[in-house]
Formats: sequence, C-alpha cells, structure tokens
Amino acid sequence: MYKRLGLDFFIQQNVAVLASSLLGKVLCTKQKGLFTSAMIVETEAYQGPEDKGSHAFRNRRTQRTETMFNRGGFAYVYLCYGIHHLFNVVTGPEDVPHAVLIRAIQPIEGVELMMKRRKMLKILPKLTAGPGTLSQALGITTAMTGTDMLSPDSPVWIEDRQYQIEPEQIMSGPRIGIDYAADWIDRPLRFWIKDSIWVSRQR
DNA sequence: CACGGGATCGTCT
DNA sequence: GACGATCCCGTGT
Repeated sequence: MYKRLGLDFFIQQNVAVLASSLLGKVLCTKQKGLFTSAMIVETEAYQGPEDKGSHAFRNRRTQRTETMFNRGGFAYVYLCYGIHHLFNVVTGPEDVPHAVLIRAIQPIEGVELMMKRRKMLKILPKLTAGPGTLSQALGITTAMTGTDMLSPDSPVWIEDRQYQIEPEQIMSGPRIGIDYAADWIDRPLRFWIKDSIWVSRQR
C-alpha cells in the first residue's frame, strides 16, 4: 500500500506552500468497497481569518465552518449553488482555519466507476476538471465533511506516491469565483501543473 | 468560441 | 430572502 500523508504535512502553517505541495499527491476514496484514486493537479489556498475569500474570514465560526478550526487533515466539504459538493483539506494547527480547495484531478484507478458516476461514455477532461465534477467522480459528498483523513478507516484520504512535480512545472495565478474578495482577488493562491489537460482552466 | 441563463438548496442575515 | 470557492446547455458568431 502507499503511504498516506500524515499530520506533519497537514499542520504546516503556510497554506500557500502546502497547496502547491499537494500537486502530484493522490486523492483516494473508498465507499462500500468501491475504490477510486486520482492525482491532484489543481488547488487553491484559503488563508483562514485574513482571507476575504474564505468562509472562515475573521474567524467566523458557524455550524458549517466549525470543522475548519480542527487541526490539519480533516475534510471540509460544503454545498455550492445547491448542487455541487466542494472538497477541501483543512490545514494548519488547531484553531487556525486554513483550507485548500481541490479544483482538479487526473484519474488513476476506478476510471470506469468515475465515468458511471458522471454519466459519461468517454474519458474527457471534464470527467474530473473542476471542484464540483471531481467530487461527483469520486463520490464525495457533504456527508464526508468533518471526517479525519488521518483515521485509517476514513472514506477519503490523500496518499504520497512519490510522483515528482518539478518546481518549474508549478504554475500559480488568481483564484476562481471570488470576485467579492476585494484585495484578495489577485493574489496568486491558485496552483496547477503546467500543461496538464486535467486542470479546470488553462492560463 | 463567447456569452447568458437556469438549476437547486443550505447557510447566514 | 438573497446568494454562492459551479456546471451545463443553448444561442449566436
């Protein structure tokens, strides 16, 4: 079996560095014996209390955001537009509500299952390009929010399979869909693998 | 290819 | 009661 990312990885304080480090790691799910895996190719960092784009801006604690205040390694999944389940990794130490949104992945195992879940007949980038579509492909829902990915029996986790992503392959730019976030709009907190056909938007 | 709108509902005001 | 860290499909060029 492959090694899961551990606490030392997830509690790193610099969420931007952590978000770029997640590129090349492998997101896995297993439910009812059904296994899927995919390499992370696009992420966005949300810098907790200081970040106007974050749900936890100004340390806002609500029933929804409460899980973001856990130590790193928990899953934060929320419903967007009433339809899409967006998957985040909580990062940093306890009470620091940083999170990384996974925006796109490259399928590895369980591709047929992903296609079935997405109601697609061909393998195309739109199978997993975009935070809503990748959750559908992996079977991730809001029911998984608050689960500890460091727990051996969690339905979702992240592995290190030693895929090497060279620094020059890592691109960065503004995040998507947070036009309301004022001076945080233009910060380069989105990261993706250069020339990957699996990212949600090229740039 | 660029846009424009509809879907759909939990969450917060 | 308004809106969103999105996606898909339709229309027009």
